Amino acid sequence: MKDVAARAGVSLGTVSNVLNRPDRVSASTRDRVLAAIGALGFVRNEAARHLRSGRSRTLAYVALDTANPFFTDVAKGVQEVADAAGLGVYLCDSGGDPARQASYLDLLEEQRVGGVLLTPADAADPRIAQLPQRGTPVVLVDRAAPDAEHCSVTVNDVLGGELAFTHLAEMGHERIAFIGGPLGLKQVSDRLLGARRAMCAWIEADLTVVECEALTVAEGRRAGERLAGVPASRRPTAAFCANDLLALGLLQQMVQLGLRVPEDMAIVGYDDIEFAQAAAVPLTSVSQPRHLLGRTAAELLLAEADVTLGHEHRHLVFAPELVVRSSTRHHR
Amino acid sequence: MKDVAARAGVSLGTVSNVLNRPDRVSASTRDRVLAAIGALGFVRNEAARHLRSGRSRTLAYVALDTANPFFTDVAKGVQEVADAAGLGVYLCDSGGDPARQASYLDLLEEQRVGGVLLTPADAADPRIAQLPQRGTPVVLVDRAAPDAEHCSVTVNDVLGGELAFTHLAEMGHERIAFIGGPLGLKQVSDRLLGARRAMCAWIEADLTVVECEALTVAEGRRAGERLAGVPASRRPTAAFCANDLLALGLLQQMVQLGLRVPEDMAIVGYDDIEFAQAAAVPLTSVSQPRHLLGRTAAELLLAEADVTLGHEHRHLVFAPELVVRSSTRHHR
DNA sequence: TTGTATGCGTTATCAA
DNA sequence: TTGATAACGCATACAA
Repeated sequence: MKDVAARAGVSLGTVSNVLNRPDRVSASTRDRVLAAIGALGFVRNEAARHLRSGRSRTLAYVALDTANPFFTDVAKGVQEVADAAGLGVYLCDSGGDPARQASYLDLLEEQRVGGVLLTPADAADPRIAQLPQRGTPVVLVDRAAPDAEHCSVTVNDVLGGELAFTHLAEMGHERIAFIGGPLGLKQVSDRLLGARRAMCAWIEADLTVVECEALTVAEGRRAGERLAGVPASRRPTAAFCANDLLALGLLQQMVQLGLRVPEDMAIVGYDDIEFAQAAAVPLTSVSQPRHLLGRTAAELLLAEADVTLGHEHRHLVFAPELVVRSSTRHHR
Repeated sequence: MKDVAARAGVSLGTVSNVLNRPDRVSASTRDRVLAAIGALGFVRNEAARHLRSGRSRTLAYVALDTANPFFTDVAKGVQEVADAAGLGVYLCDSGGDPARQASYLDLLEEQRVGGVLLTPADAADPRIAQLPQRGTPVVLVDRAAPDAEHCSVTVNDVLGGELAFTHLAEMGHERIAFIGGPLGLKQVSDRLLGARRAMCAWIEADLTVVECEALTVAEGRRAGERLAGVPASRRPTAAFCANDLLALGLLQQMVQLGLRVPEDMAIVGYDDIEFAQAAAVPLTSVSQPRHLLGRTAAELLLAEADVTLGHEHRHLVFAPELVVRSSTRHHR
């Protein structure tokens, strides 16, 4: 800025004014300063601006796993809102590792980012409570805040389970399998709970739980083997999978064993990832408003960062939607 | 730091020494300072450190599309190297949009990041040349540097095309289709070129080009329709797709039309994304060393950032590998 | 409308 | 081994 001022024949303060309050500067000097900036290739130093102003122009989203399309879609929603507010976004990937989550949170606090969006790998990390206490607001994404210390945005998994089960029951299925696990995951148990609730309305329908060790394609295949081993007369005619990876694995196994989808086995997945519709038999799936989740989380964060005092934490819950495709059509 | 100094009964400089050169401080005062830091919950201000030291402790990777697993895998490699060097990584997503790429590059230059890794959405953006000139090193990822202004890391797509074609020819296929496009993309044309080169060694083998408008699942389906329309006696018995999305779309269409894979149509994809092996018929695919690509790019960047002067730009090319799965087994 | 001066939180140099 | 002090580049209050 000193060089710019010298070249334009003005003082340092005037250059600053051109940058921050151009209306306070006469047109002619403004043009001269702008010309000098262009000629010298001057670029503002954000570290200095931040230090002086005390405000950071960046947010961060610490995602659970960027390899999962769910989180990159959430991230896109976050970016949109941040862009509109003229803020940058750090996208960090904890990869499900508590240690990496911890080191990112430390790093971000040192950076004094304007706020942190977090889908925790370790919800018990004391940093999650400390950050807001020390002035960095935190919004939890896809994870409810048990302590009301933060805002949070989540999707109603119980409702998702209800939607999936009801759809299968309406298609005439009576022997239905729930494939998912570990049941310790709230997301999984809520989806199962929803399915069970929906079952109350369908006296003839029955639900068998096939528990898995993880929400992976490989586990989906294993579940498929187990189901295929059951005699056709007793085998479930439909499966509700706790996520799309399981559903894809199940579908793959069915195809390989020569069972038809949906004729021998209808399948509903969860998450509606891009590849759900790219499957050999396009997959019916429960879709979550990922983009909106990200947008809303970012908006809550900005709201909290704006208000110095008296912020009311909010906990927003969104509704999922069922997307029907070939993997459940044509029963009866 | 002032508060910490006061509470520990030492001067500001001593606190700084405890933080940066603990050996210069006696054990007793060091303990006192550390205790004060803990009690006060003091966290270093990175903006001030950066301003004073002139060095940023962060890198950035501006990816073309974080929804594409290819780039998130590259990003993981980058993160590893950065972590090991005690650096943070900004992961930015241009989403293929030149305007977003531009605004990220501007933002990152203002932040004075230590360096930028870039898979360009717009390789012609003048910023790409400007950044290094102004002191921010840039390494191109998955894109060669035409001007030798930057380091770059790429994968040999011609070789990948050769591998794919040779494999199909070795399996006994003589009528082979190349599915890909637009041919204006260097990645696509190189893969086709490789296939053509390999063809020279197989006199009986023939290559038909089916051009697509984009590398998407939908285009793969369309290509499948076109191929299925050809009488079986003249129809290609194998297809080499320019990426896995096309291959997945093709596979989906084949299954829906009742054609068998690989018996009626063998399929080779490209990229070996996670879902390649999750497909109904697990997909043979050309795998790129994504992780290594990211690691190497980050190492080149660190090397360039370290040396003040006399840096020699390097252009590394990696070799892809063929991963054989069910979609090409059992011919003849 | 423009210029001057001060301080943001650190690090590093020098003196004690 | 420790303390005082000057920058780092910018934004702003205030003076001109």
